[in-house]
Amino acid sequence: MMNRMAFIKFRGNFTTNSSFHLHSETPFSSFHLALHSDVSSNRSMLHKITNLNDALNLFDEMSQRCPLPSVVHFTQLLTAVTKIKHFSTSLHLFNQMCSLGVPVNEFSMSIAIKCCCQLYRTKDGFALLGCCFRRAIPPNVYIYSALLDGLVLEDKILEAEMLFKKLVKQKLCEPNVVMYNTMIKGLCKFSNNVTAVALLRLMEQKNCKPSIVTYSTIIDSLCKDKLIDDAFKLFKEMVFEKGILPNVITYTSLIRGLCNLGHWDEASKLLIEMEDEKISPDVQTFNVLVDAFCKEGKIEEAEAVINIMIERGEVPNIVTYSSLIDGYCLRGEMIKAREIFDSMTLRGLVPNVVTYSSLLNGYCKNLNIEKAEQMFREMSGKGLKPDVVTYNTMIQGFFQVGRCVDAHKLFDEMYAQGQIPNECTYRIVLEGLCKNRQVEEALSLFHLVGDSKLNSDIAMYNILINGAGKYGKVDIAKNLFHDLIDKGLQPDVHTYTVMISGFCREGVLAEARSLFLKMEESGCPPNNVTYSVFLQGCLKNKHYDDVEMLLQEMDDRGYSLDASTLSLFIDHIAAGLLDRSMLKLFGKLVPKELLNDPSLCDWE
DNA sequence: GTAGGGTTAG
Repeated sequence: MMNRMAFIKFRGNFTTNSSFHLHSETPFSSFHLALHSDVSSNRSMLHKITNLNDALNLFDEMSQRCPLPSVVHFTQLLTAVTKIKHFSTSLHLFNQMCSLGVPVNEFSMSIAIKCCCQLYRTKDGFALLGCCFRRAIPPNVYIYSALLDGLVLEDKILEAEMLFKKLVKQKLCEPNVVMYNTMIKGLCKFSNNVTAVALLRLMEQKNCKPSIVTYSTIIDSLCKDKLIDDAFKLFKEMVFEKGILPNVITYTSLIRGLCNLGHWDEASKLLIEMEDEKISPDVQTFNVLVDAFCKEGKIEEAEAVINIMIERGEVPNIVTYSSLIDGYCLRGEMIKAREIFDSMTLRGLVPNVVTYSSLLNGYCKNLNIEKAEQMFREMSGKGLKPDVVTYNTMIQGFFQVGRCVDAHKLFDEMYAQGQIPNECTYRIVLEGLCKNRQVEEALSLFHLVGDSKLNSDIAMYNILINGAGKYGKVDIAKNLFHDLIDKGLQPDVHTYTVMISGFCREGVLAEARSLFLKMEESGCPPNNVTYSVFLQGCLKNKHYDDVEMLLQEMDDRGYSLDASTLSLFIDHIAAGLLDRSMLKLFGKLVPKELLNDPSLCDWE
């Protein structure tokens, strides 16, 4: 049985908040070479450091010793503080060390740089790199890797690539496996799997052996992009060609990939395989299963997994319960969802922004906006700052119940609170305005924002065209359609479908028909939704010429009729408007589930 | 007797 690493919880509120500065005047004394006599006790204390106070007390005690402990000991302390992720404290202590006159070397420097970078202050990290040069501390691969990691963390992938290439070209340092892994992680973050694999090949070429981390990073990324076959190809290469044994992380990524694709059997096979290999699933592995079951609405299975997990000595965490809350919300069982939420506190788990937003989302989706507002206030009361997702959820909730003014207010508040609206926000607002018959408002917002990314997103056009078409503003829809073509955007199957839907609603079947025919030649063939929309348009407008041909085409393409189109057909046949000979075609076009639908049984 | 890398939730 493998020993589980204890997860250390960080709940301290301690932040130094002081911006970093290295006093260039600080004399770096070289007179502290003497090791303190009590080295071993110092080391044993360091092992025990799991909270900030211990670290700060030790630092205090160390800085009062005479002579001062060596830079090695101070570095050990910095490492301990950094390991518990108190980066700003670690940085503060580094500053103190400098003030005390402890000489800085590449070890302490790399920690300080790492801390800057992890605090999203990579710029300060580079400032410290400048200090390295001035202090004649030669930057090494540790320092450059920390900086590269910072750029990746801040999504500055181009700068990361530039730095990496510069280091290689100018031979500033020889990348090692960690540095390659960091660069690969960055590429994977942007789904650039092809380049990531290319870099893996380059490592091999340069005799830098890829590690389990290298393979796991790329495998995980492939899984996230649903490229499960490629992921397994790489997995097999790792195991059979490189002789690298997979670990719990590798297996968890693959299991998640399989679950997300609904390949349950294969996921369970892999779970058995890892057990055979004596690798125990951990909390995260179990959470993947819980989450996958919950997303499918299979709460009973999810709860069974949680029970197994508890039997195995794993403790469900905030992620486990958040998934469960989502599952209950999805099924509309809000009382159960709330119960789970409350039980978390009893288990000593503190709900965070994600947990609150989950429940809030559940209330919104189940149209209990008052309860959602209550959650929104409650979280602020608990000192949790609503983030973009929370605001998006709440705004969508307001629009859903027609409270446009409140949605608008919240949109403004979001700005005021420093939460920058994202693409999702705009989608929600445009859709919300359209659904509440404020197409012109949506349109003016769309033009007002003037965000080039937003304004050249076909999905945004689809929302507006759909909104315009639905409420009898076909002219606006037509203008938008021309507008996007002029911009060089490619209409997709949704664009065509919403346009056709708009034309049908207006009764301009000729225009609908010509657009429908244009789809095929534009290399964007209609899907079954397009067929349904157009067929319904034909029926409602008593335009029966194309109907049989359309049904035949659907059959040829292997599409089937949805319930609403089918029932419209039945009405038309019952009213004697359509030839009964078409019934034959339905036999092929109606999915089996619908044939068993009692409401549709009286059509013969 | 000092520093770095990979997996979870809305």
